[in-house]
Amino acid sequence: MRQDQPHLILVDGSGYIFRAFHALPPMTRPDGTPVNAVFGFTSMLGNFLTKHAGSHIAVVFDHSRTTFRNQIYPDYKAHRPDPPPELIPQFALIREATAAFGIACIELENYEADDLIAAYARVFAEEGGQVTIVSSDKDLMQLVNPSVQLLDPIKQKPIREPEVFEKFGVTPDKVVDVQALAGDSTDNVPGVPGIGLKTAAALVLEYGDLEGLLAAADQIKQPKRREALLANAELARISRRLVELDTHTPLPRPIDALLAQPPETGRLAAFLRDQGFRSLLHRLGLEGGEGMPAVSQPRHAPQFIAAQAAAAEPVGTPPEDAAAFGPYETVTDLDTLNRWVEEAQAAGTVALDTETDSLDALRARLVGISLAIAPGKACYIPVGHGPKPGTGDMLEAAPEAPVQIPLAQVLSALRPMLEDPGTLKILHNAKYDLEVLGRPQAEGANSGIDVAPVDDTMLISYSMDAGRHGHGMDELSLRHLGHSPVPYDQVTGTGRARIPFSQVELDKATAYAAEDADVTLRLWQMLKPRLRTDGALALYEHVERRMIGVLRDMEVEGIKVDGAELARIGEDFSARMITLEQRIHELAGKPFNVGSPKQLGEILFDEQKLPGGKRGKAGAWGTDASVLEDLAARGHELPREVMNWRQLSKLKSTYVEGLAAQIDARDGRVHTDFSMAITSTGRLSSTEPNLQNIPIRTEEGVRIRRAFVAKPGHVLLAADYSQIELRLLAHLADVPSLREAFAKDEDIHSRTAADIFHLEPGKVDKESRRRAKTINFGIIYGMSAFGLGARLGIGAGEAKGIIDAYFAQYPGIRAEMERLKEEARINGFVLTPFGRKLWIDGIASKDMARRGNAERAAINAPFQGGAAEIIKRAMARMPKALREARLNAKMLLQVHDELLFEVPENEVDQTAAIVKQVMEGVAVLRVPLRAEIGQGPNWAVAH
DNA sequence: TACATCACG
DNA sequence: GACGTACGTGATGTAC
Repeated sequence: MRQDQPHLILVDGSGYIFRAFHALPPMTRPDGTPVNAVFGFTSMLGNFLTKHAGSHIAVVFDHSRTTFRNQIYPDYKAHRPDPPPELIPQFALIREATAAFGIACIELENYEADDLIAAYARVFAEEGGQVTIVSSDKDLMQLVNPSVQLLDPIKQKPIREPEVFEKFGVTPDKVVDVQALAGDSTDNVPGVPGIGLKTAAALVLEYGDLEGLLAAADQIKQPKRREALLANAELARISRRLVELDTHTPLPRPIDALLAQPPETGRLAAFLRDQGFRSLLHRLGLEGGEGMPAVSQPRHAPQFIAAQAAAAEPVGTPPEDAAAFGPYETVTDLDTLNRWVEEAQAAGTVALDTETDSLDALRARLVGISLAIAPGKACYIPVGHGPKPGTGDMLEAAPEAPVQIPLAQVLSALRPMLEDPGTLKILHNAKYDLEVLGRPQAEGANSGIDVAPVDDTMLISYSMDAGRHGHGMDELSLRHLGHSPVPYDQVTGTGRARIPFSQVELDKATAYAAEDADVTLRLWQMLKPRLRTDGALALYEHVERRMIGVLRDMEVEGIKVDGAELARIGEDFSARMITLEQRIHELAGKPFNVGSPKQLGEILFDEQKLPGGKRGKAGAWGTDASVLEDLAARGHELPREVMNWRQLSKLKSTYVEGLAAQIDARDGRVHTDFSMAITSTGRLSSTEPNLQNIPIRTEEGVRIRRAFVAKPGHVLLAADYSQIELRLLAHLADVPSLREAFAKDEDIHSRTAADIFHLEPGKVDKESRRRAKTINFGIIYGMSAFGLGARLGIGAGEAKGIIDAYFAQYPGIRAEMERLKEEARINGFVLTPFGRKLWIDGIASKDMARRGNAERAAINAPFQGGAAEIIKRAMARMPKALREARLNAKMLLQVHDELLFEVPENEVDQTAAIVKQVMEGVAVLRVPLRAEIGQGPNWAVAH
C-alpha cells in the first residue's frame, strides 16, 4: 500500500449493526428505547477510527428489503426474517451516531449496501486511490484487486487475493462465476443443483468463466453434472446476476462528500450522553467534551495502520519490472538442450521441476523436465509424451507421438549438470523429484541420477513460516509473487476426464511445466535471503535440507508387511463382527447399520431413552467412545458391544484392508510418503499409507503391528525417546525436582505424584500416579481444570485443587505457560528451544473460544516442536554415523519419538549402541535425553 | 463434500 | 457471568 495515495475506507454498516445486535445482550435507555445495537455499533466504529484513518470514509447501509434483485428473482433473500422489533428503532440512532463521528452515511433505495460499496470502490480506484472495505462478507470478495482490499473487522485481517483464492479456489474476478454455480443458501441464490464450491471452482478454472462452461456443457463427461448444467443454464445465469454487484450503481453523494472530517466532538459527546454511553465517553476521551483524537488528516498523508496489516508480510505486489511468466521454450533437439545446460552451469543456479505420470514417486515415469535459469527464462524438455489419444475411429491414421529427444540422451546431457557440485539445483518439494530421478529411468542411463546440491523452496518457506500458511507452490506464488500459476487441473482435466500428463499437448505442457520452474526460481530469489534475516538459516541448512535425502531413502526402502497374516487377521475380525452385529441387533430390538452413528444415536437416546445424550452441532446425538463408555459403565450392554464392534471395524477397514492394498507387489513392502511441510509444529506427517498411526494400544491392535516384519536374516530395532516432551518441560521451565528425577532416571509421574500429593517417595499408589500422569500430559496441552476433571472422572473443583498443588510445587511451569501465551500474543509466534518459529493462528482473535484454542496451541507448540526437532537432528546424523561404523542397518520409519530400523541379525548390538549414542547426544539440555531400544522379528516385539 | 469417529504420538 | 474446555496428525464410513 503506497503511503501518498488517497485512501477510501468503506464500512459495511449493515454488517456492523447485525453483529453488534447479536453480540450484545439487550440494553435500554432510561426511556425504554433498546440501544444494544447502537452501543455496539458506536463502540466498534469509535474503536476502528482510533486505529485506522483514510483520506475518505463512509459508512454504507442497506436501504430497504426489496431491491432490483427481487425483480430478477423474487425469492432472492426471501428466507431472511424481518429484523427483530427491538432493532427497528435503533437504525435511525445508528445513522445519527455515524454523522456525529463526521462520517458520511450512504444508502440508496432499490440497491443493497454491497452495490454502493462496489460502485464507490470502482470509481475511487479508477481515480488512482486505494480502497479498504471493512467487512468480512464473502459477497464482497469479488471486488478485491490490487487497489481494493477487504478488512475483516473481527479478525482484523486484510483479505486480499490469496485469501479470496483460499476461500473460493479462484481469483476475485471469477468469484461471481463460482457463486453462480454453487449458489448460496443464506441469500437464497439457487445455483446449479449438485454443484458445490469445490466443483464450481474446478469448472471455472477449466472453462474460464460461466459462459465458457455453459457453451461447452454438452461435452462434460460426467452425465449427472452435464445434465444439471444443461437443465439449469438459465438458473445459473440468473444466479450470476444476483451475486454480481453493480459497480455502476448511481452514487448518491459525490466522492468529495466522503472526505474524512474531524469529528464534531461536541455533537458526538452529546449523542453519547443522550444514550447513556458513559463508558464510551471515557474510552473515546470525550468526558470533558473535547480531546477526541482527529480521525484523520484530510487531504494528505493518509495512513493505513492496522497493526495486523503492518505486521503481515507484503502480499501479492509484484515488482513493476518483473519478467513475464512465459512464453517458454519447448526443447526438442539436442543442440538446444546442451545450450540450456551450459547456461545453467554458467549461471551456477538452476530451478528444476519434473513432470511424471503419477504422484507415487516409486512408480512415476518421467514425462518431462523443466529448467529455469532466470526469471521468465525457462524451458520444458519433453521426454515421455505419447500420441494424442485417438477418437477410436478405425479409419483414422494411428496418431504419432510428438518429436522429442530420446530419454536416455536427455538424461546423459543433464547428468553432469545435475550432479555438478558447482551448480545449485533449486526445486519445490525436492524429495519427490529426487526420488524419481534417483531411479534408473531409461536404458543407456542405467543408474539413477544423484541430484546435488539442492535447495528446496518448500522447505525454505516452511523453515520460516510453519503454521502461518501452506507451502504449496501455487499458494506461495500467489502470496509472494502475486501470480497464479496455471492450475494442474486445467492442464490435465479432472475426475473421469483427466488425462495423464504424457498426453498433454506440448505447448500446453510447456506453459505449465516451465512456469513451475520459473516460479520456483523466483520464490527462491525472494525467500532464500529471508532465511538469514529471519534467523532460520541454520535450521534450514542443518535440519530440513538434510532430511530430504534421509527421508527419500526411508521411503524407497519401505517396510515389509506380511500380507498373508493380515488376511488371517481380517478373517477372524470378520467372523467376530458378524456375531457382534447379531447380538447388537438383538439388543436394539431391530436390525440397523451399526456403522451409522446417526442410527445408533436414535436407537440409544430416542428409542431406548438412555441418559447422557448430547447433541452435536449438526443436531445429531453424540455416540463417540466416551459417551458409549459412560453408558457401558452404567451396565448397559448395547453400547459395550458397539464399542467392540467399532474397534474391529476400524482395524479391519483401515489397517487390514487399507494396508494390504498398499503392499507393493514388487517387493512385498509398503512405502509411505512423509510430508515435510504440513504440520504447524515441525513434526513430519505420513500418508498413503499413514505409518505413524499403526495400532498398539489394544491386543487386537498389537496383532496388526505384528504383521510388520523384518526381512530374512534381519530384525527390527525400535528406538524410543523416553518422555521427551516432559524432559523439554523440565528443561524449559527449569523445574528442579523434575530435573533431578530425570537426572536420576526416576519414574517421572511417581515423582510428580509424590511432590503434589505430599507422599513419601517410593510410597506412591497407582491412583496417585495415574492422576499425576494425566496432569503432566495435560499441562503440555494447556489443559483447564474442567478438562482435567473430565479425564480423571472428578469434579472441576477437585481438579482445580490438584492443578493448584501442581503449580505450587512447580512455580516455574506456571510462569513458562504465561510466558508462552505472552510471546505468542506479542509476536504471533512462539520459538522452540532450538529457535524454530512456530506461527500461532488466531492468537489475537477477539473470539474467546478461538483465542483459547490458539493459546493452548501456543503452550503445546514448543514441546511438540522441540521434540520434533530433536528427532530430526538425530535422523540427519544417523546415516553417516551408521556408515562410519560400517553398519548396514536401514532406517525405515519415524513415529514422532521413535525410529524403526531393519538390521542384519549379526549387527544388532553394535547398531543399538550407535543409534542410542546418536539419539541421546543430539542435544544438550538441562536434563539428559534417553533412548530406549528394543528388537525382534516384528514391530510389536521390537517396540 | 462435511461430519463423526478413531488410530497414533 | 458465560464462553468452551487437551495438542498435533490421517483414513474411513455414512449421509447429504
